[in-house]
Formats: sequence, structure tokens, C-alpha cells
Amino acid sequence: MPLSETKADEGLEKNFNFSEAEPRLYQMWEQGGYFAPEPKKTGPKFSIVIPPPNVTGNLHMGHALDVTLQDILTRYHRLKGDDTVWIPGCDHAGIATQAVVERALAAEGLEREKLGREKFVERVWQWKETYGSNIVRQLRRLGASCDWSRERFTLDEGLSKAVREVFVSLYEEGLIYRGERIINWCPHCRTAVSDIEVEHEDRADYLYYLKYPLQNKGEYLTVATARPETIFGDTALAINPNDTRHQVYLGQMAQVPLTSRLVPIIADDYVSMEFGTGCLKVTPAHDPNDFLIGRHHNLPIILAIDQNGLMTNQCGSLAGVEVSKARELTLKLLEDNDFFIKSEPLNHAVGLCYRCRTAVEPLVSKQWFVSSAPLALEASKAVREGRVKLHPASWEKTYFEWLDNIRDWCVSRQLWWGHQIPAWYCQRCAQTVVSREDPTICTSCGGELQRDPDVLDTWFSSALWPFSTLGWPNKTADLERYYPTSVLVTGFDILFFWVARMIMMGLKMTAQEPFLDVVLHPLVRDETGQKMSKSKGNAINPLEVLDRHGADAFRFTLASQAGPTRDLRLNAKRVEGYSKFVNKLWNASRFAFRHLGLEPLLAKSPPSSFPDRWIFSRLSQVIEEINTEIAQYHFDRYCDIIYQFTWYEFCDWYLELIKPILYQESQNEQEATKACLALVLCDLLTIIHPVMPFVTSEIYARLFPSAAPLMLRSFPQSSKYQRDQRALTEAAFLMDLTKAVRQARSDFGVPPAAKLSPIVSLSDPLLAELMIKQAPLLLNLMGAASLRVAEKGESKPKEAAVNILDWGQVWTPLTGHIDAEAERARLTKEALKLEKDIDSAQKKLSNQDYLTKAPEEIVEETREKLVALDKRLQAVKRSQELIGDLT
RNA sequence: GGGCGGUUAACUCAGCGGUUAGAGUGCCAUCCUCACACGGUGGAAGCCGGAGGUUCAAAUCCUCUACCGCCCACCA
Repeated sequence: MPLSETKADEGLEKNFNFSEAEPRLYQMWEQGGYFAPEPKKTGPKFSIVIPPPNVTGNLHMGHALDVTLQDILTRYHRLKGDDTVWIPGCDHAGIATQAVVERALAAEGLEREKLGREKFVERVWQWKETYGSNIVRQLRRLGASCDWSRERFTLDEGLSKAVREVFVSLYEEGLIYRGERIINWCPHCRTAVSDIEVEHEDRADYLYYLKYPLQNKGEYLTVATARPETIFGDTALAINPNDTRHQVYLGQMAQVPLTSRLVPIIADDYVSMEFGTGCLKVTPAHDPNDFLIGRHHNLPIILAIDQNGLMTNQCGSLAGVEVSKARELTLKLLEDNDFFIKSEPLNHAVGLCYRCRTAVEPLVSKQWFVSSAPLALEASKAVREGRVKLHPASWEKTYFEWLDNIRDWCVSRQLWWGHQIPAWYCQRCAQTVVSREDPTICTSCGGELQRDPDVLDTWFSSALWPFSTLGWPNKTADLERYYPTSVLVTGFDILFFWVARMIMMGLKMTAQEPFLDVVLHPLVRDETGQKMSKSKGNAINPLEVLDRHGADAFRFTLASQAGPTRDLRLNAKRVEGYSKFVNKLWNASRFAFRHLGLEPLLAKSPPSSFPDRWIFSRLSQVIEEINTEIAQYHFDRYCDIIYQFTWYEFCDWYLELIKPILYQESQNEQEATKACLALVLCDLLTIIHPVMPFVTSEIYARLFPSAAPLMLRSFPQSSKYQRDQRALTEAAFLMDLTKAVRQARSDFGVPPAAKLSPIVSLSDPLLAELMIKQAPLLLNLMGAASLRVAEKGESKPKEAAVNILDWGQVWTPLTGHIDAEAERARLTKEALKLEKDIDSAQKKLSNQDYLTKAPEEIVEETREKLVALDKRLQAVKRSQELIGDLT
């Protein structure tokens, strides 16, 4: 019965209008409180904390991927009926945020020093209130189903309390200490940074050979250095103890060029005899190695460069000069005074600040450190013992490598934006007070106290995120229920910065692993594999992608490429491709809607018709596969499964198979199939929902306007659908048969309008019966007028194409269309392929080793295959002989 | 210097010990058939980087090698 135009208009529009639907649906979800957990629920729990984006941030591809994967997990577990919570929030991002606000101040002609600490911090908070919600709004556009009522910020009162508690208790245990060490100083950010915040880059530089005159002799030692400007900090020269060339000088004194200072010549294993002249200048204040040598030999430390990146008053006429200019000037002085011998090119690594890429200056300074080795040992053990699992596990080696060689973590930063270190120094007795409560006077002498001005590394508070967000150190209900969290999803680039430190801190402070699984996803790159960056101009803006293709297509694209690899090369074309998948699903639903109408009944009893039995069987298998893949965080395979199933089975076959029923069968059969279609569609939408929440929700809401939203449905269990092996076999047969006729039509260029009348020669009476029963449907799929089983002894009509299949032959009479040459070519090609396969099977079966060593079922399979192939080849050969009759 | 990835169809990737190696995009032919031309149908396209080895069987495991990329590292 043809549908009237008006009826069609009452259904779904031709395309999904995502830009209208997305904000509407999201608002409905959020206002409905559907993202909130249900703590009273019994059964499994699922909790996850977001890797907090910087408040200064704007959504980039890394966030988009991160959020998509977490949302897939969150929505999946929610549908599964788990008590699910996903906690969102932002990081205060000390250096980055301070820099942004300082730039804004500069535009007003202000400086933070002039403003003063209190006023400045106030300004940063203002900035945060105004712009800090950008990123959070953008996460919503992706469909992130976070519980916004639990949103946290690393500088919140509660989280600050956690930071303070951790700092004080680690201090009390001796795991946090203050000391004078060599650290990495960023002259641009004007703060210390930790070792992992320094990136190394090879640079073309020079090695300079300089004269160091020996005391009271006309002789000199030649020293090779890459940093001549640091000579003002030299406090020794060192040689290898086994170096016979220089041994005589041991214990003597040498003069530091351009100064009157005399320094000892010492022996140390560290010095290489091969490099340079084998004679090393030791500058403990400005080189990590020299610092260690200095310690072993009790050398004094002389600062040549200060914290503003200026040369100190130890540097004679260079005092006050910027480091970047000091080298050239020093070299000039050395040449003028005959200390310079020569220079040669040198390639070596230069340390750069990871935030601003300025060359960092190693210098000795008083800072706070976390003694990391004891914490690292436990963190390493947790993964070794499988209490925390990394996915993919190949990252474990890298993780162990870092933890096993960990150095103390410099956590103080010379900034104002962040958690101020809870340490006070007595102005009278030099006592240090570290305390949970702000002290008023010195605990030992009652003297006046001054607070340490520094703040903590941003990563210090990030390390506490999984438990600080849940209320720790208070014993909150959330902490009790949702900690440890289920899984952490993040990019592998912050494995050390964040993941390892969370495990260290979590184990130390809560005596539990902060999460059980860690999913390390790839980094999003452009189509050529380059890192995306604004400066390179190759960055794709996720917001533009969202505008153009919608969240569902974008999410699907990201997830479909989120395998256990390192690179995710994002190709804009691919998003476009998957937006067609969204359209396909929409239109399949549109078709269903026309037949089902509003609020259709869902099938309650097992189906009787073949298409329904078949799709039930497949759906059961698909659900099981999805569960397996998601349990292993194989997002790419999950996407692949639903794509293939939806498009090539549900749409291409199931919807086509039921058309004859919907149009032609009796009322009863129609109703039964409609109920099955409704049920299958609902569950299809449900299993796709985690990755494409918007379009699935919208379809569902249109179909069931008075029902609860799709995201509150239950994820179907695979046992919900009966598996019917016969239906699967029959489907394979019908598909084969249909494809054979279609192929014949295509090969001979028979126009679609011309109806065919294929004849099928087969021996299995069950299949023959099925074929006759399904004839109406098959005619439709093949574009045929009639279809029949060949009589006993009947042979192929003269002008007919033949397809030889395992279960028989399909003859498609093509009077007027048949072309002997084309048919001969077809058969020759077919025969060649069969012969090749037969040959390979025969070879296997004539191999004694194969017969005895391969598993029996494999051998048996090969035997069966050979028989079937042989049968087909004979049939092809007979057909080849018959071709003569055609002409 | 150490470690870790990658190398499979024109492009982006999946497969990681057992049928004839798959997908998306692109390409060719054809069809606007009553969900969808953001579609249907059919098709072309790969000595699975190279060389050895293990195995009855290798894209898949091992060794070596080439190229690309990443991370770590205190020879100035």
C-alpha cells in the first residue's frame, strides 16, 4: 500500500538536523539530571575522573578524543545499569594562566609586581570566572555526560585542603624537604621547573678551547667548554684519575681566566678522556654534573648567573649582562686577553622550557623537593603486580624505566597563581614551620614568621585529582563509594607528568590504587603525521568540525581510529564519510518510522519469520562482540562492528528482507515483524548510543515521544535474542543466491527494468523449500519476475549465465543479452581461481607432515574444501563446454 | 648512548600463527526502484619495507637490516 505524502511528512525529516538537535538534547539531559550517579543502586559502580583541561584552554583535538572515549565508557556503563559517575573539572595551570593574565595586564600597562600579590591573584580569579568556562562549554558540545554538579577546580577550597594535607604529611614523614640543589630555571617564566618539564633539542653549537694558566708556572691547561660565560662560576678543573697525560697536575692550582681566582685540579671518574682535551672545568652552580662533582669534592658554589638571567657581580665587567649576550662578550674578553685558543662545531642537546621553549638555565637555588624514590617503588610495584593495568601494556616498560630511575621532584615555583607552600620561616631563630593550620608565631621561639612566597607545581595538585575531587581528606560518601576510580583515560604524553604521579600519590595517601585501568590513547596528528599546532597552522579546530559535521560524526571518527597505536592521523574527509553513516542510520529509522508509527509495540515472543529470526541471531552475536571489545578498550573495533552491522546487515538485508512482509503479508505477520523491527531498532540505537548519543537519542525520542530518554534504557544482553543457527545458514544461502543473479545482470549489462527469471539447480531439499517460501522477497532483491528450482535432469538453458556455488548452480536465462565472449571470460576467470585454490589444498593434503601435525579439524576442513572446490570446477568446465551452443 | 613505535590497496588504517589478507575514503561502470544519490548494485586495485630463520602452516613468531617517527639520557 503506497504511503500518502502527508503520512510521510509526519515522520522524520529527510536528514538529521544536528545543529538544532544537539543543544536541545544536551540541555534536556543535563536538566533532567541524567548524568548524576545513583549511589543507592546496588550492583557494579563505574567512576571516572576527567583529565582536567587548563582553565585557560580551548578545546583541541586531544581533548576531543579524550572526552569522546570517556563518554563512550561512561554512557556504556550507565546503559549497562552501573552506578556511573564522571567527574569533570579544570586545572588552574599555574604558569600558563599566570602568563595569560600577565599579558592582559601588560596591555593595560600594568605589571604584577606593581599590582602586588593579593591584587594580582584577585585579577586571576576574575579572569577565571569570566573565561574559565569556555572549555567547559566546549566539552558539553561534544556530548560529554559528566556530572556537572560535581565539577571541581584544582584551586577549590576542598582540593586546596587536600594539597595542604599531602604536603604537610609528606613533610612530616621526611618525604618533602627544602634544599639547595641545582634546578632548571626558566628565565622567561622566571621560575624553577622540574626535570620532566625540560625538553631537549639538538642544536648546532661550538666547543671552545680555553687556556687555564697554572699557578707559578708559564704553563697552562687547555679546557674545552660549550659555555665559556660560566667560567666565572668555575671552582675546579677535573681530569680522569687514569689520565696519564694530566696526572702530574693533580693537586696543583690553576687560574680561572678573566679572574684572579685559583682553583684546584682534581680527579674524578666522571671526566671522559676522549672528549675535548680530557680536562673539564667544574662549575657546580650551573651544570648538573658539575654540581655532583662539586659535592663529592666539597667545592664551593659560585653563582655566575642569577634568577633574572643576568650575570652576577662575580663576573667582573659582565655583571648585569643578560645571559644570552654574555657568551659573545666573554669570548671577546678571552680573545683580547689571550685565553682563547680555538673553537670547533659541536652538536649537543639544549634544555628548553616545555611551556615557553626558552633555553633553561641550570642553577643552584633553594627549592622544595619531593623525595620520589620511595613513592616510585610502590607505584612501580602496583603495575608490576597487575593492580593497575596499562592499555596498551606496551607502555609498561617505559613506565618502569622512568620510575626506576626517578629523581627528586622540584615542586616549588616562583609564581603567585597556585597553592602557596604552607611553610613559614622564623625571622628570629630561622626555624621552619610547616603546618596544616596557618601559624601565627614561631613554635620554638615565638618569633615573627614569614610565609614562603612560592607556590606548588601545578602537577602536584593534579597528582591528587582522583581522590581530591571525591572529597579527600574528608571521609565523604563519594570517596567511600567511587574510589578507587574504574579507569583513567588520557594521552600517553602525560604518562610521567600525571599518570605515574597519581599512582605514587594515590598509593601513598590513600593506600589504594587511584584507578584500576589506564587507557593511553594516541595523539591526534594531521594527515601527514605532524603534531598539530597553531604555529604550524596545521591544527584542525574541533569546534569547526562540530559546526560542520555534528558531534556524532566527529566522535565516531575519533573513536573509530582510537586503536592501541600512538598516532591518530585525523583526516577531515573521514569525518565527512562518517557523517554519511549518521545519515544512513537516520534514514533507516525514517523507513522504520513510516511503518511503525508512534510508540510501536516491542516484540515479546520469539520471532517466527525468517528475517526476524536471522536479525535476532546476528544482534545477539553483535552485542556479545561489543561487550568484549569495550571491556578491552578497543574503541576502533567497537565502531567497526556497529558500522558493519548497521549498514551491511540491518539496512542492506534486514530492511530489504522485511519489505515484502510489510507490504504484502497478512495483518498478523505484519504486526509480528513490526514488533521485531521496533525491538531491533531500539536496541540498535542503544548499542550505538555510547559513540553517537545525539542522533540515536533523537530518533528514539521521535519514535517514543512519551518514553524516558534513550540514555536511560538498558544495554541489551546478548541472551535477550535467540540465536538460530539455521537462520544464519539460510541467510548465507539467500545472500549467495541474490548476489549471483545480481552479478549476472551486471556482467551482461541487463538494464534494471528488465525482469529476470533465474532457475536454481540444487540438491538440498530444505534449501529448495526455503527458496520457494522466500520467493517474493528474493524476486524483489534480484529484480526478478519468477524464480524456480530446476527439474530433475533439467540442464542449463542455452542462453543463460551460470553461477556455480558450493550448494548448486544458478542459471540466469538472458535471451538477447548473453554474450558468448563475456561468458567465456567469466568462466575462465572463475576456473583459474578455483584451480589455484584446489592446487593449494592438494599440496597441503599431500604433505605427510601437515596430515600428522596440523590439528584434525583444520585438516578435515581442507578436505571438505577440496571436495567442494572440485565439484565447482567440474561444473564450471561443463559450462565452458556448453558455451559453444550459445553462438 | 639507551628504549619504544611504525612500515599492509591511491590515501587513512584494521588484521598479529591456520579458508581465497579486510574496512572507510577515493577510483571505474551502472541505476534518481516507493528510508537514504549523504543512496543502490557490480567491479578494479596489495610479491603485507628488505634478507634470513622457526613451523606441517608466517602479514602474523624470532634474528638481522633499511627507512620514518617518538621518548629517555649528566661526555662538558
